[in-house]
Amino acid sequence: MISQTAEYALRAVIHMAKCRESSLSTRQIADATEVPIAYLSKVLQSLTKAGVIHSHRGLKGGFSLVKPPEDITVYDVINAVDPMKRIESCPLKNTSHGKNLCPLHRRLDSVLEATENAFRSTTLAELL
Amino acid sequence: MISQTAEYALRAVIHMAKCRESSLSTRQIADATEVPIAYLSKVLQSLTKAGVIHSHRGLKGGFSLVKPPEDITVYDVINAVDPMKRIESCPLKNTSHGKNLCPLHRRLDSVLEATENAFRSTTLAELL
DNA sequence: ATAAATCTGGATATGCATATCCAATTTTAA
DNA sequence: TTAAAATTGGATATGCATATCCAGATTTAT
Repeated sequence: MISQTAEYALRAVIHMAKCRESSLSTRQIADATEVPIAYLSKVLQSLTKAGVIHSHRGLKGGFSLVKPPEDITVYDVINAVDPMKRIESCPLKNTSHGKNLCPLHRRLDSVLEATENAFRSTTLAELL
Repeated sequence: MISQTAEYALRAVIHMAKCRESSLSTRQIADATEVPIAYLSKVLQSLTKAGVIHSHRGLKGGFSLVKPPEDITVYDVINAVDPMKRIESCPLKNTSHGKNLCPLHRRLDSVLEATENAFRSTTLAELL
């Protein structure tokens, strides 16, 4: 349902939420979350660019959450590394309904919508 | 959310549901659903093995649904080609909760469950 | 019987998500 | 000022989902 990358990102930010006080290095997060350190490094870069976490370079550097866990949703994290794609238009060309969704894709998109809503309404604080 | 393969399988069986009377060749289905014919061939083989459709070899052969569209669910079709995997146990080794799910994976699995229920309760007949 | 149409199954190719590696840069502490 | 610790970003490798190709087997119509 969610990509491996999104799973890793969620594990990382949840661990950071548990250690709110200090800035954590890539290695510390990798050890705690069992994510391959080199790959985690890329994931943390994505989260940084998306503004979910802060990075601090140099000795004693590391990463920390930008906002308190109550204000960060699962949706925010997933979107930072692997954005959900809703079905905007029917993928078939030769169709009678034009760009409107056919029954199949209407149904699939409504499931996507429900999933998106579930992610939007879950904060990191609820996952500690 | 669902794989490309599952999407192709759904397009195929829905088209077959629309042409219930006759047996359709791979080419006919490929043309109607805009699925690459060689790949569709593999998808139809999976659906056959799973007992969702019948295959008829030889001249005038092709594929047809085993059951009426009212009795085939989206879940049946997806499961035939790309089974949904619920989260049975926490993917982390070093965890305090043992094989029980942590809050994150409990939440993710409940979303999976909701998705599974949506697919189980939708029949092909509703998608025509 | 024969030819044509069609499925079957194995081998192979392609593309993207996942994963690794390393040199360069930045920052802190002594 | 120097050394150590850490992020950054580019290059590269790996694995799996997706996609293609083709020779063989099966069935129908004539």
